[in-house]
Amino acid sequence: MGDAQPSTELSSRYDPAGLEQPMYERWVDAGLFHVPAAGVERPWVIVIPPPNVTAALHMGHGLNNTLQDVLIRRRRMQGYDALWVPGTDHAGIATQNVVERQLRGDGLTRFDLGRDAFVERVWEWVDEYGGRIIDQLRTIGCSCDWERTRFTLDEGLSNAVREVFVRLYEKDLIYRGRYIINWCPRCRTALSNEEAEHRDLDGKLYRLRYPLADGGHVEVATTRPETMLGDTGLAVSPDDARYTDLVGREAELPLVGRRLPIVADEHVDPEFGSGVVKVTPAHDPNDFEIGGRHGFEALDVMTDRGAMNDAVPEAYRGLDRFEARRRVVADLEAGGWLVGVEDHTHAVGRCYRCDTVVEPRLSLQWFVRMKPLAEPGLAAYESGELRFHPARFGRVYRNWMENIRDWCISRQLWWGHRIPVWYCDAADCGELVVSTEDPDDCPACGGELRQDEDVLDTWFSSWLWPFSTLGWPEQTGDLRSFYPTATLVTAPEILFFWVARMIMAGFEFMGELPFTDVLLNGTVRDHLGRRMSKSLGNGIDPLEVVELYGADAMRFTLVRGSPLGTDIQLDNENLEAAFRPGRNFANKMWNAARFALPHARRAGAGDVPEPTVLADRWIRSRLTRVAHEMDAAYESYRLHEAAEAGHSFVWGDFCDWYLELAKHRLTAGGGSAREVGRTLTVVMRGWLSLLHPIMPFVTEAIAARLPDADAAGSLVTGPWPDFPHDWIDPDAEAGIEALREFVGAVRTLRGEYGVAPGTRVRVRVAGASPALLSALAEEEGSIARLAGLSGIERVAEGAGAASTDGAGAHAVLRSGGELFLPLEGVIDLEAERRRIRAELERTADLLARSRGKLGNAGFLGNAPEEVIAREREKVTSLGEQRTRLEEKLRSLRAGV
RNA sequence: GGGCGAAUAGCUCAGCCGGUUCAGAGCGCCUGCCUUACAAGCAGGAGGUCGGGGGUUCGAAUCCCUCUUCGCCCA
Repeated sequence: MGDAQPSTELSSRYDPAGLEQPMYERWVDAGLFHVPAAGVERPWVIVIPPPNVTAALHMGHGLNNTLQDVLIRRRRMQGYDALWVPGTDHAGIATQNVVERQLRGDGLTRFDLGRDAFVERVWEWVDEYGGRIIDQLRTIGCSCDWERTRFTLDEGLSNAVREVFVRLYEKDLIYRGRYIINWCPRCRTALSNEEAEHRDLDGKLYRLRYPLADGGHVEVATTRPETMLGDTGLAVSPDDARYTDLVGREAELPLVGRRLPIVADEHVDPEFGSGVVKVTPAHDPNDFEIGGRHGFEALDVMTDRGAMNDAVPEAYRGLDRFEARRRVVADLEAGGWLVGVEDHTHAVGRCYRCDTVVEPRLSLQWFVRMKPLAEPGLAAYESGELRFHPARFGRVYRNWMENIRDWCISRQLWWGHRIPVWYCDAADCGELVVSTEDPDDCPACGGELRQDEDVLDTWFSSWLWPFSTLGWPEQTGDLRSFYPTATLVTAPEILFFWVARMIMAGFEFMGELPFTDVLLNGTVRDHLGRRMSKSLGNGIDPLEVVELYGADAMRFTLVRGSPLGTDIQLDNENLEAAFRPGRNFANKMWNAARFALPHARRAGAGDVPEPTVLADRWIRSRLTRVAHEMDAAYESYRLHEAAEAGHSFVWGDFCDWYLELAKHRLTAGGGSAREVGRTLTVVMRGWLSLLHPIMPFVTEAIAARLPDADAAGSLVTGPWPDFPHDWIDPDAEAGIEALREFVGAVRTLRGEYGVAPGTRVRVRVAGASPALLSALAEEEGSIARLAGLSGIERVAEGAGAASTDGAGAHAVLRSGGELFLPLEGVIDLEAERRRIRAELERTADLLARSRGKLGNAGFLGNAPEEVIAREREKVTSLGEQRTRLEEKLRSLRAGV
């Protein structure tokens, strides 16, 4: 199941473009991502956050779906029935806008076509261009079960919507009412509170003077003077001593002449403006409530396009609301009613689809009563059953759920689920039918029925996604096998829109949470930290990245660069720089494999005997540790740590040290080379598996060429590595650690004294630790090669100082012992003294710090035993190092 | 106005339920290398009083308070 010709050698150049897509096709053809509902024992399910049908893949999708794929691939490898349900969302407003724009090109509006023809037209568009994004997900390697691809307007999901509407209506959790909603005058539809985005705007605060009917006047302040045409009252705070005598009197509305009763209302903030507020019940939610409490008329003064209607004086009729504002202000000023204008910053709501300033508007709409639905969702969070990652989003969720408001679900659009409500128009009947099935005629009077013209908010279908995609309301096998899902991965901006509502729907219709864990991924930003957007043109096209550097490179870069909930910055002007980490890592793996595979294959696939060689024991031990580390990181959703740990192991341990140490044994051939080959197979299969969820393609390509490939099959289906704990070998780790320190020390000295790379030098070691001695015994050849040595001379402890005196470079090892590089003629004694003095100073500082701690009764009394023990060891080791350095310095002073 | 968060190396960020020779990674930078997998590489190196101040503690990048600056969400 690897790539096309798994038995051949890897090409000398890492070429992801040639290998990824064919491999993906083979995975799909083999059905590796498909999970049949029958016989499911260990389900682990993710539902995709359905992208808009109109969407094209951008980096935000790239990140979000990569994370989901990492999670699902690991579970699949672990042997779960790992199902990832893909699909798209019909996106009412967005999709309708796209097609309307297209019509406009032909000089048409949707009204020219009529409803049925228009909807037909949208379907044509969707069939032709919609859902492109789903195919694009294949390019980045997403292992969705494509046989289960869903669309929110599919028949089954549409049935679910109707079923839900009817059930909630029957429970009195859906109602129809006339309230202030957010109205988009461009889209000409109601929006939910969540769909109106508030942004601060530099506006003006107009202070107006209204005459009192019985003489005098009052001052009111407003940011939207045009709404004064709809004023039907004034209000003051009941606690405001300044205005107690106003209550019960009347003002006269300038420009209109209407009488405005003045009332006292709790809601009025005496600190704002003059403390007197004008009340426009039809155009402000607070005013609506105040007006309701005092019986003020709610006078709608605008049309659905945001122009002034016939309820206002003739001079303003037909004016757009912003033009009306200018005219009203001018007329007020002319009439002496304008007291002043100040700069004033205030938040203005805008349509989240077209950015038009939203008009709060009184209108008859359908709503969902949210409070009862929110309760179980809130309780599930409080009890810990529902978890957010990172956890802070739980507090955001709680805050919203506790202050939840009813949800306006009707939309004055044509594209979407039509509201399943029918009205009887027969005189004196007034019957209203709410039904999952289309009724024929009025059950009360037999008269003709008329279906509600409106459609439902898109989110009214997507909140059902975790179970509607599995067949609900039918009791399907899928539903039984796969609900509830496990983890949801999405972006924080739809926490309320979607996540919270799915939780409510899960409890209400399935009786339990739709998922237990919610991961919120960060936002992808450009090199200036700006959100990537179409309008800024600063986006990065994932497909371009895949083409240039491969899906693996993109995935690794995203996973590694983006801890949960943290935004990631990518350089959109230099793609190579942005995706270098991933590309370089994939290339590194490729080349390591190119070197290692022939040796592994030569050794064959047989049983692996217990390793006897230090390096083999060490790499197995390190692999075991990193496997535990990565597994724990994956398990707790710290995917960036898993990526980092894998990267650091493969590059820093396996390539830099194990392969280098293996080289001399491989050239020697024979049994030792065979042991290396077998170890290579085990270790590579290990890290290839561990990294496969993040970089599925390159790992699979390499694994397919391991000598045990036929038996092991595809990495896609596992198994997930689980190494025995006794592979951890502290002695071997200490040995290689000492070896690395030794080689490093020699290299540093060579560097500092400018020893030419080709020049081989002798080194003398005194007082070597047991760990170093064993490493020297086993790996002398490799050490000499890695450090550029012509020979290593071992000197007994006692002879230490004296035997390493003289013109040369010195280093004291942390692992114990010291080394001496005779550099007759090269060495600068003064420089060497300076170096050692600096080292001595550093050592002495550390020693003083540790001694200080141990001399502190508070430390000894409070610190854990192991911390104290570690401090004691440090004192011993640092003391020895210091002594050696001092002796060294003394001998250098003594002169040579 | 309410809520949530961030500030650590030139850049992007880890670390932060206190204690590993704790100050790290990648990129960038400097020096030297085409060393028989990889120049998309190898070896070495420079660079930060962990935003300011205060506190808790035997011990603070990590916990608390405060200030400054910058984000996001909700009204």
